[in-house]
Amino acid sequence: MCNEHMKDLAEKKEKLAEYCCRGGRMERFLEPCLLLLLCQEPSHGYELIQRLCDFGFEPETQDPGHIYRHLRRLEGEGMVTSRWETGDSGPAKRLYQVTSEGKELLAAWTDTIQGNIEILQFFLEKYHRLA
Amino acid sequence: MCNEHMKDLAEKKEKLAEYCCRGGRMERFLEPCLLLLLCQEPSHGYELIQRLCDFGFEPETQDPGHIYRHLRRLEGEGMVTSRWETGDSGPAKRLYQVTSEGKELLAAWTDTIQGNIEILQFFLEKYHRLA
DNA sequence: TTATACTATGTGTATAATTCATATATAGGA
DNA sequence: TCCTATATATGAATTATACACATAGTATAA
Repeated sequence: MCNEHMKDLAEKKEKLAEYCCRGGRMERFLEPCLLLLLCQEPSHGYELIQRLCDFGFEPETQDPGHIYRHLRRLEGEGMVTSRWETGDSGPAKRLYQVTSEGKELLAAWTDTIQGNIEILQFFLEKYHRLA
Repeated sequence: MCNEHMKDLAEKKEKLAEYCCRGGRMERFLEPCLLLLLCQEPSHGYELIQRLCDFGFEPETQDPGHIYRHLRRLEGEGMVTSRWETGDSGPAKRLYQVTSEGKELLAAWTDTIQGNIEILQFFLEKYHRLA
């Protein structure tokens, strides 16, 4: 009976997590993460997918198509540049590098992110003040 | 010349803000905000739009249609209930009230939000560690 | 009594974002 | 040869968001 109860609780929590843990400021957060990773060092899509786990994105839960399209969009907007690298083993890589405009965008993102932290903290304070 | 330069800077900043300040974890944040406001006290859509400014949403920049549809969706999912209130002056209001399921959802949201604060803080640390 | 503004709730449609499935190709090892 | 890992990409479906507009009751000032 207790096990039954525990199982119900676990299921409920999982259901709610599935319901609410998508988003809440995660989607577009991908963009500043990619920019920051590229500021650390030039990289290619497949590697960036691995490195994104630094920011709480699980590599296996991600859609490569999403990442690649994101990178091509950033390139189209002049935030990064790319070149093919065929030197070493394995298939050719499209190596991305951040531009000065991309660095400015990242700086602007940090302001936004700082502001969002404050908003979220304020939210939690409000929540904990509930009777 | 200096004014010219300042103007350029202001324009650039505005352009970047327009580019990056949308999202970055704001969209779905609307949901927990509505739930929290309804936990504070039952309310209706039009009033909620006003009260959302508590969370950094400017009332005049918001899409009423978005809010109303959000509320109807939450109702469809059993997170809130509604009833028409025609008593006092002005047109009838659809008064929303949060359910126990909605309260559980809000609690789950606060876990997510706490986690997101940590992720965002970690991001800023990483940014400031850049050479 | 008319015009105007404010309160209040919605729908229709277009665009953007996201997800899921799939295609392509190179290289290494069993 | 077949399987796996690396690597990039497209197509289609679904979902989310934005923008415009429709409807209607009430108050108030001209």
